[in-house]
Amino acid sequence: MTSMDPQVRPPEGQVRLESAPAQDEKRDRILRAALEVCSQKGVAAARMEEIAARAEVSKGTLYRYFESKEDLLLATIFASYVQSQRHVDAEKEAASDPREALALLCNGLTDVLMEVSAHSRVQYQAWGIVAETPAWEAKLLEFLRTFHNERDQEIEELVRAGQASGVFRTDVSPAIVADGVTALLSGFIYRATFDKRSASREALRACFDTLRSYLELPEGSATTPGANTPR
Amino acid sequence: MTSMDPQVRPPEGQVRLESAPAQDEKRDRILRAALEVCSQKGVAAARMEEIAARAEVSKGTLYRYFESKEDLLLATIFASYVQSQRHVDAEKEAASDPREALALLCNGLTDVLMEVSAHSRVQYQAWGIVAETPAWEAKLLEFLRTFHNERDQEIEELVRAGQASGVFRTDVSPAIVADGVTALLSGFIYRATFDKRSASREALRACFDTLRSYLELPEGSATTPGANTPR
Amino acid sequence: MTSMDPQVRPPEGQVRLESAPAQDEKRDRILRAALEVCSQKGVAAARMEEIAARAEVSKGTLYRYFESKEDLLLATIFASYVQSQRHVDAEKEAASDPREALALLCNGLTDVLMEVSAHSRVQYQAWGIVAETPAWEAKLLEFLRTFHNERDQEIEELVRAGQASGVFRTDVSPAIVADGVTALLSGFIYRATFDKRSASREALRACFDTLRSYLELPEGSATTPGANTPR
Amino acid sequence: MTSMDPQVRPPEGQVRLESAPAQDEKRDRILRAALEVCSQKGVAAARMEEIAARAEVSKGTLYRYFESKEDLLLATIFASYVQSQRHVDAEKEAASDPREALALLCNGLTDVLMEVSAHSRVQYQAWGIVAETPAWEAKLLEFLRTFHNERDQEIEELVRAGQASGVFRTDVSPAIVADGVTALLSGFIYRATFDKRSASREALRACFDTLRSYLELPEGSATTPGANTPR
DNA sequence: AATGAATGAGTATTCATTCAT
DNA sequence: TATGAATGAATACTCATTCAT
Repeated sequence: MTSMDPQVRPPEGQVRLESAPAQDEKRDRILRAALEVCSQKGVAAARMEEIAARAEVSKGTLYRYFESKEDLLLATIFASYVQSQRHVDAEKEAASDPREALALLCNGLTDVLMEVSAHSRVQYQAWGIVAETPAWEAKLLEFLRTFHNERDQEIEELVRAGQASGVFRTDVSPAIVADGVTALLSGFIYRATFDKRSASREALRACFDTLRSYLELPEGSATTPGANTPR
Repeated sequence: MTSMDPQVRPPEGQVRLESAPAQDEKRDRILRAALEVCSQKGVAAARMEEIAARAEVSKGTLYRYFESKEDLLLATIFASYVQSQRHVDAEKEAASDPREALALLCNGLTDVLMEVSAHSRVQYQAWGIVAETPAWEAKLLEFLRTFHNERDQEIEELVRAGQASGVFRTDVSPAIVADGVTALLSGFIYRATFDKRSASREALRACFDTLRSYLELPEGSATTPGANTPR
Repeated sequence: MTSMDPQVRPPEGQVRLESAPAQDEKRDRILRAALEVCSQKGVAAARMEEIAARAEVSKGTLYRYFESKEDLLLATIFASYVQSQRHVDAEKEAASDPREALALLCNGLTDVLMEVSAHSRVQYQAWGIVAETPAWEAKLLEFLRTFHNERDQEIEELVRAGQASGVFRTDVSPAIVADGVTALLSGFIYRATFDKRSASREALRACFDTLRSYLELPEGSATTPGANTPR
Repeated sequence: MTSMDPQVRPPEGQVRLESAPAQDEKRDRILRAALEVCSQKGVAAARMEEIAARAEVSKGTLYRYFESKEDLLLATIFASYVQSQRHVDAEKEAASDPREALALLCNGLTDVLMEVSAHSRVQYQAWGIVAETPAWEAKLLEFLRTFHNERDQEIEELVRAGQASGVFRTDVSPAIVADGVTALLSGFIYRATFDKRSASREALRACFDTLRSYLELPEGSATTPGANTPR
């Protein structure tokens, strides 16, 4: 579970004033509105006016919670990363062993692939914003490195556990395997962003097959994505 | 070898009038200028004024060669895809057998990874533009599907050949392997876009190792990326 | 009395909020500024920049009150029609009988003929704007028909009353006479637009004489335009 | 017949070079094209590009025959005045006596009223152009005064002849009557410009009736417009 | 003479941001 | 705190005019 979210929450140590929860609520409302607008119109076409309307607050209020448009947009994109990870995390944590975790990782991915694909579009557009000033670029790079490293750690753990229990027979180092798995998943998401067919159950199976063969997971493994998932 | 390039060139069969090369030359100059500006300032921050100045033509001239800013920007992004593929193609075609081709594919990728990473940024930003109108989105989707399918075909061929000659011992179907390899490469490029360390020779070796293990390429293979490449 | 003024005023029945008069005031200020600019530079040469400056508001504010330049310009022209009618109405309503009303109609016309002539120029230019889109043309045609029909009705009433009281001895139908009188006045205004001599007291007398003879008003009528008006 | 046409023809005394007729032909072609474009799109929306295309010459050629856009546009408007008078003149000259001439004047007017109305729109728009510079305004005023005075003279002659022969029993001075008739006709044309019903045969009859009653033309006069004209 | 590619001044419009209420 | 009217900097695009060919 990712705790990284520099813009989305107030500083940790801060004393909660009586009005703070209300503030948070409003802040989140704005962030949700911004994410909706960005998804639908594109980040570059997002207007403060529309975000305010969607959040049912005034334009002026936006500026009580975010310093500027870029500040709000960057926070929105960070929120997008976090949120797009939620479902995956949820499924994965339900797994009892590495093999199943892997399957569920793919499952979770696919079950929300359409949504993930919407997030991807928003996330890719981040580069369009940060390119304008080094400060924003630094902010984004910092976030992405932390966010993805955290992901990598989790997968590395998964692989290490799988190897230890003999489920994953590959002898490549967990770190390298994790990089590969991460890249593989990122790549599938990228493809699904512009090619709807790649967001299908079949594509999922191919992805899983690839991982299985890559990790030398024995053929007859019980959990196969798409087999027992409703929908 | 990619032939897809709808906006960048005039119809193939067209008789070249005396003035045609000059027109082409000017159009290309504008496109190059646009790519430079987009790389440096970001697609969203690109100004027609600056592109014109960089191309050493007037603003009005921009509109002789491109209908609108979006038209120019989309053409620029398409050109970016094509151009980012050039080096990779060049290296790969020099290969004598599938194993070497695979190595050179990685090599080629890495040798220009910094440049490729710059292209990626520009390319990801495409979503920011097309989100605004369905027509642009359709144009981009069409381009991307064609472009990537063409890439997939090439890799599928490579895998098939490798399997036929016994170099790649995996028995997974070439189509699925190709999808996996493509995803893997895309994922590495994505990572390299925000994490400079991923654009290193080490990262390259990890990528290659991953592919090698994935394709069950025997360990002692002669060509190892990073070993004999100058630089 | 003309009630037709679709763009210039808010709906009649609307409750006036505290801020409403201020809004109206600003809208009117802009309209007045636009009319000045149009009179001096011509409608086609009117610049939003200058209208804003003249109204002492920012350019952005123009767009709070009018959707576009054409919207503002059309409203300006409509306001011009209404305003150019004000003086005439005022004088005419002071009349005690049809004969005098007729004289005052001419009087009123002449007293403001210089001003009316300025209005005419602006009004004629309307065609230059509306020619560009059918929607604007329809708006103008609708306005003109309503505006002029209303004028015709008034004059028809006047003639009918004059005939009833035996002051106007012509037996031509009031509707046709009204058309004739309207045309006559329009024609004199048209002429005065490019021929300053036609905007003189002498021209007025000629116009009145024409009407008198046309309506078979007895010669020795008391009220003669130009006799008792200062200036 | 109007001889006034300062912009439309080359200086009278100029020796005709061999190529002159061809030049004239091309100049007229441009003028016709400009009139068409102005009628359809409005004077303000007329583009040199389109005029050139319609005349089937290049943009550059326009500048061999006219100094500037305004020069061409003014010439076009003057040509419009002259041309809109042609039909009226033609009919009127066929008349054998003043009464018939008057009827034919109305007839001629009505037969081309739709066309005349198109001309009116173009002509009214003239004010939009000349407002920009005093020099153009002076040019237009000069033209209009001359053109309309010439018209007035003709009508004055007509009235004088009618009075002399006893056909027109009014004893108002011919000059004043001429002013009234001119104004009346101008007014009817103005109305027909925005109100298609005014361009009907019925409207014509009303106009004629007005004139007849105004001039005290005896009721049973032979020629009545609309009675014997085909269509 | 004729062409049309190139130019660049000129302008409507948008929208982030501010601040009086 | 919240609002939204007002601001004005920023920018894509047009089109009359020129001039090399």
